Amino acid sequence: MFLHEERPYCDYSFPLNPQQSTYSSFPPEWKDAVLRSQCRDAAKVEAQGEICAQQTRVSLQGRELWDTFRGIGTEMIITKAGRRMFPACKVSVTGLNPKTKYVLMMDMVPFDDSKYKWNKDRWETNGVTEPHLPNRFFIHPDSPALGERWMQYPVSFHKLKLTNNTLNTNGLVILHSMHKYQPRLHILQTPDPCGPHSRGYLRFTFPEAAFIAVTAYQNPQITKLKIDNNPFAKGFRDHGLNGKRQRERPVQNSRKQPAESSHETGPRSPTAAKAFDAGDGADLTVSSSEDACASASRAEGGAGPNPFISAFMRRCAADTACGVEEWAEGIKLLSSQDTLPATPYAR
DNA sequence: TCGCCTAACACATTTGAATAGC
DNA sequence: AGCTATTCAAATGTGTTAGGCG
Repeated sequence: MFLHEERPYCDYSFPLNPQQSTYSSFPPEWKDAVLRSQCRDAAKVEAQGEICAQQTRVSLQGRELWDTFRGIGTEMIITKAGRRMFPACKVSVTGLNPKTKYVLMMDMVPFDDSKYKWNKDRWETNGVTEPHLPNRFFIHPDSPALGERWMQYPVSFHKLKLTNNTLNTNGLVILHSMHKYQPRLHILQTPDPCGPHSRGYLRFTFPEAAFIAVTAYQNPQITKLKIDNNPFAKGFRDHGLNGKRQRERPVQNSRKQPAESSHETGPRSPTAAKAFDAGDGADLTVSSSEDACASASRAEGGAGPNPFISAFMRRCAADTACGVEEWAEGIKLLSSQDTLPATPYAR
């Protein structure tokens, strides 16, 4: 069960004018990424449709935990079989038409042009990024659903999985290891046969949720933070001595020694704990942090610059008889294909 | 030798079916 | 008969670790 946070939203008030700067309120280090995203997204603007007729607002939940991770340098494990994100992306949406159906999707976009490497105790750039892989969208399993449903509770993308397996056909989001990414939310209005201009499309990126994809954690502080906050990793708390192997072999000389630093940063942060506890199924309120300012960038309204989405929406536009269910099914089929068109921002 | 990746592992949580009680 | 609560096993999600690979 999800509950709305009681704290004020970190509103991203998305102006209808797509050219208006939206990154001015971001921390300076995000500005480049947001600007690049907007440049990429500025490929074209088509009919914005009903979805833009209102002030659609999106806010990332669990900000304090995200901020804690970001302060250290968020890392996300990617595996061949797919690994969930922690923290998971969870957003509150307002300003949708309650009686209109929408599809919510999420994908990952490159944060910058760099490849990274872990050098002793910090991340350093390590050459230029590899070509971005074709977009894989994670379609929220509740899609399509009425706007009132999306606005009723925060929308969690906790089932989104990341992989480095480019051959996977299971709808996982494919990433390159040692590259930095940021989540991007897509809100697509489902077609309304009665309104030819009612197919809206909005995108929101979340620079504060940027992370480096890794196959093994590099920063022990991140490992500790994950262990302290992820219930599935509870077995590694208490200096990791819960594990059988650790009990049997207490001394390990490895770069991965999260237990050693388990007390260096003190007990579980109350704010981080609170943020986590407010996660899935917990009825707690996350208090607002002082710097919890706007962080998501709004991409332009209108049809997506991503050719996949553009082509799909054109197809729907041409086929007014396309029902909502067929439309959503089409998205799912397309997103599961191996060979999607290259994105306009592929490098 | 180094950096990165993979698979197996132990442990904890989540999920869902089966059962009991009202 | 239908609903709710409880129990329990299976499935799933974690980080750890050793070893492979280029």
